[in-house]
Amino acid sequence: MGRAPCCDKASVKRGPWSPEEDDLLRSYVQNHGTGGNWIALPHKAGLNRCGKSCRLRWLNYLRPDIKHGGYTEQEDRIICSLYSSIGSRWSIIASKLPGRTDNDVKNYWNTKLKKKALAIQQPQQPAQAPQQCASSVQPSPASASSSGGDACSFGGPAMYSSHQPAAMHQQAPATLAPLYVDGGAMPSAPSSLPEFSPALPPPQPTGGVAINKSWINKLLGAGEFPIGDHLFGGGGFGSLLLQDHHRAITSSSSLQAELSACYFPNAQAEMWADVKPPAGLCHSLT
DNA sequence: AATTTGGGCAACCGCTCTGTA
DNA sequence: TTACAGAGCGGTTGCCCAAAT
Repeated sequence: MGRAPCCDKASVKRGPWSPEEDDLLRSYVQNHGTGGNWIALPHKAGLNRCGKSCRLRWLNYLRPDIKHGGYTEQEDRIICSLYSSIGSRWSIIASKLPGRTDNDVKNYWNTKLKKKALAIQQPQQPAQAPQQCASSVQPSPASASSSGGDACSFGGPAMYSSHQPAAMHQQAPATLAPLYVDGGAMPSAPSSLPEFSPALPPPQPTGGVAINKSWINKLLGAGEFPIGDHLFGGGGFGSLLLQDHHRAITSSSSLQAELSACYFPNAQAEMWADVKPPAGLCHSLT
């Protein structure tokens, strides 16, 4: 007994959008806005499409400020840095890249940047680590897709997705080897919280994939995040990123703890409650 | 030249979150 | 307090096209 579908999939058009449909949607949204109701929008706009499809098309393709392709080195570093810190929270990562969408960033990561990062990382692995790393970046059994995401390639915190706790528990720690910078430890979490089942104990430094400093430097570009970076309007997340980077070099645990505490909603945030996130960073997600 | 293979990306699916009655 | 509807998100699929054989 699932909830009713948002639309009758048999009667709405699916698949690629035609230029005429794009024009209809674009002109309607530009003239009337979304009205806060995507479900009703296609009917009003004269489109035979699901509201969700309209929303996706607008957000990912038709918005006037969208950029496609042409990622800069700086954007690469931002993506890598945030992915290593918060995992596959694409909407958050995309929000720090003006003109980029979560879908675009996600595709870019899955098809290009992940390989690029791994190519840099691989030669840096200690002798016994590659097996763990290799296993950690294999697509999960549930994902045979060539572009399927993996939640474990870079970030320990990615293990603690706010979504899908069941799936999280199904992912055995063996396939989700967390990453640590030079043996740095993740903050331990209280074990009493229900979401934190014994099936997935707090990550321990042992068994994880070590990232050495040179790899972080290489990947992120040491010292290249300017304070008050224009991308972030100065201070705020930009300076946090810079702090993040330096902490990643010196003490990854505090960085990960801060971001983890910030981005994990509800119980997961409480789980890390003893770690105070930077002021003003967590308004919308907890 | 024809076929196969793999990468890139748009779109869909299904779930959680959030607001509201 | 609860149930429902809609929005938002991350994961996955499938098509298209270029490179390789």
